[in-house]
Amino acid sequence: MTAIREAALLPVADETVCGPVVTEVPLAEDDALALAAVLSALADPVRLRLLSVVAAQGEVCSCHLQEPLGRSQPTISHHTRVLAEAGLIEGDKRGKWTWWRIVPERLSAVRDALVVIPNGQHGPAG
Amino acid sequence: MTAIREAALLPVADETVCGPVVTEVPLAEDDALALAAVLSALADPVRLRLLSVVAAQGEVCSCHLQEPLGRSQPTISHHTRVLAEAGLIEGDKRGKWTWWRIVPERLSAVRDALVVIPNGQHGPAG
DNA sequence: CCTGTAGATTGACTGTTGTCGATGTGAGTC
DNA sequence: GACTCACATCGACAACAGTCAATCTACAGG
Repeated sequence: MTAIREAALLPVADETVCGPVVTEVPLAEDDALALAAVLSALADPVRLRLLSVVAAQGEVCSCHLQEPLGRSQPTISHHTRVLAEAGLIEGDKRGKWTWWRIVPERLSAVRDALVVIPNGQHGPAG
Repeated sequence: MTAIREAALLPVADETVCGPVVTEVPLAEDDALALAAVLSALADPVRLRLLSVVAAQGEVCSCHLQEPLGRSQPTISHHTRVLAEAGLIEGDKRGKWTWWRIVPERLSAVRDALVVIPNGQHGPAG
């Protein structure tokens, strides 16, 4: 999963002609798909709140998610599955319960992949 | 849009009882919704590649997106609209064409909102 | 004005996703 | 071994999102 960036100093298009500049796409299709997949896992309010609980608690079993998130047991199970498949959380079966914890590197990777411009700075060429 | 984090040292749940710990959700529902909205805008491969083109070129008019992204004109228009409504790009109508550019602060805000654990570190309690 | 063009909007279609009730599964418990 | 409990899976349904053909809008140039 490479960064969106990759090139940053290509010729800026003309203001009057707007001809066929045949721009190449810095982000490859495969990388875009992979990144979009993780972002899709993140792009749900229930899952974001779920993540926030897991992050805050360090470790949470599924039974402790149902009530604070106000969703049914199958729905919670669905969301943990989505997050786990995206590599954002990891489940640990201990005894009767499944304990979930954040995979911090994964979230870092997402953040890094979103670095289009180094920390808020921007400048096409000038 | 606050960070997912917010608390990080709450009592870790017991391993045997798993009682009603009544976890509070650090991320408020409104914040989760707002963050999810921006992430939804990002969670599409075509839009990610579109962003990468805009970021690389500095400024791009819509007509230069259609071909490299392999999508029809209405589809490109749809995607630019989604990104613009999420505040991730800004459009500038100059003459016949609309020129798009990144709103870097917005992307930075998303990255910042995803800081659950300070840069890859983690540790529930010890 | 009339025409050509950039691109926004509409409408329709399809595939995907969030949700829950019902049911299955597999590990503890008596 | 039967029961219980935590969780996964299934089936169904409604809402949403990506796509394009067709159409509308607005601007530029004659």
